[in-house]
Amino acid sequence: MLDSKLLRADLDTIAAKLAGRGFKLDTATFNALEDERKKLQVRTQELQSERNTRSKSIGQAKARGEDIQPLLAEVGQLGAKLDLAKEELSVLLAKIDHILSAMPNIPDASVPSGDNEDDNVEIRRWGTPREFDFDIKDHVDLATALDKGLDFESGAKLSGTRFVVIKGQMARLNRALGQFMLDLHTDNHGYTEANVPLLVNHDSLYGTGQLPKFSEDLFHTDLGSKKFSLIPTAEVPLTNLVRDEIVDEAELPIKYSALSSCFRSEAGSSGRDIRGLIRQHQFDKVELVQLVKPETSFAALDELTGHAEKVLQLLELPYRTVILCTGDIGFSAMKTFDIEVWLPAQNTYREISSCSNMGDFQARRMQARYRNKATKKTELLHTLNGSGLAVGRTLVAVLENYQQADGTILVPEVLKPYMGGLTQLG
RNA sequence: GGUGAGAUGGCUGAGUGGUCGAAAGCACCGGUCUUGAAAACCGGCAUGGGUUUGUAGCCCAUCUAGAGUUCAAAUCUCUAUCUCACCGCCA
Repeated sequence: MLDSKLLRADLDTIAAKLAGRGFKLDTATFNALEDERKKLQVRTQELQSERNTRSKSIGQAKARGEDIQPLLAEVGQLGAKLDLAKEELSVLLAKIDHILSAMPNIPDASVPSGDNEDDNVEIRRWGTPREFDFDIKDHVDLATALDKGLDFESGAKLSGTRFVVIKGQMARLNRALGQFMLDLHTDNHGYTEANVPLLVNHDSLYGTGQLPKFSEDLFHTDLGSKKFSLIPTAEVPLTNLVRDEIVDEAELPIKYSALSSCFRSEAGSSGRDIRGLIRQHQFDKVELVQLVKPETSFAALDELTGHAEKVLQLLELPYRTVILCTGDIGFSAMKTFDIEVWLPAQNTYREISSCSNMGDFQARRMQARYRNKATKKTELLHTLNGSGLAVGRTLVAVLENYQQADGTILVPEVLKPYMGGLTQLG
């Protein structure tokens, strides 16, 4: 959510910035609604004020033992007018709020402008893709050959398309990856481990920006009065930990990490990435979340991105980091770095992490604040998150990059402590 | 699932339908005192919004949330949510 005060003050500038990321803001409509709001709100508050004053004088008259009947008659009509004005105002405010809550964040000035992912800018590369002297296989063929370690048929039988059963050594490797990542972030990067609910309420989803606009990307449950949704990322529960909180400045930055399953309906991507583990309805991910003071958030983004990259460095998987352009950046983000891992079978880099600074966008929705010691005021936090990393896609990367001519897979050095003596799959 | 008790500011905790945005204490901030600190004493201290050049003033809202009764609701009624206790069920 953008700052409505800022919107009123500088609508055209903001509209121009949002246009750069492909969002059209109808400024004429917005201005008209805003003018009406101002009039209505002032009038409503005046009526309210008058009624309060009169009610108070009735109380005083009664205390003095005077006859209050004439006073009651006077206030009667006032109440009706007030109710009407309140009703009108709430309808109007709901309308404005609807527009506001569907508006994306403003990209930071350092974000390159562009229309889509083709305009993203590579900012660094790490590692050198390995040369293979044999015909390489993709992760599906590799895993299938290894005792059907990735069992897509069973996934389809149990649940449907985009579900998988991971078995045997492959399951062990998957678990090792998650454990390794979580240990790295908690032991070395200063994050507090959290085990979070996978089902969350709508308030939480609104807080991080999934609702109301992206409802169709989620899986929803509906048990009578209880409405939950499966989390699309642990960013939702982790970030919402500070919803409606005023935290002490001394506690900042707050850093959380969680290994969780994530659930996405992939509503808009039928036909895309159908093969393999790349795009599933359910996958594991280690998430990094930071809650920081506003002036430190961009430095925190660099730090957090570094934490995610460290995972790939330790796994010795080549990657590159790109900065998303204005046309490709996510709804709630001011600035985003994507980390893309090298996948030999696709002969390309594929997204494995997305690290974003949301500024105060989510914090405003959540009313997540801290007390500024210098100004003594409460101020909105800045929130950041990033994958550190998506476990399924990392599994793909390990399989494809560590494959041998005979179809076996070498276990990366850093994972060996987690593999119970196994140094090679197959 | 059943029964009962609750939900008040950063925290604890008062609050007969009418100057209650809310006592008191703690925490916090400032001051006096002190070589310094503590203690003591004095003072300050909620949030969101509107109006406005204004971090001034004035106004509105907020005592879990939503409806309702009333001229007037923290206070009365209903519903929901959550918390606690006991019973039942359960990994």
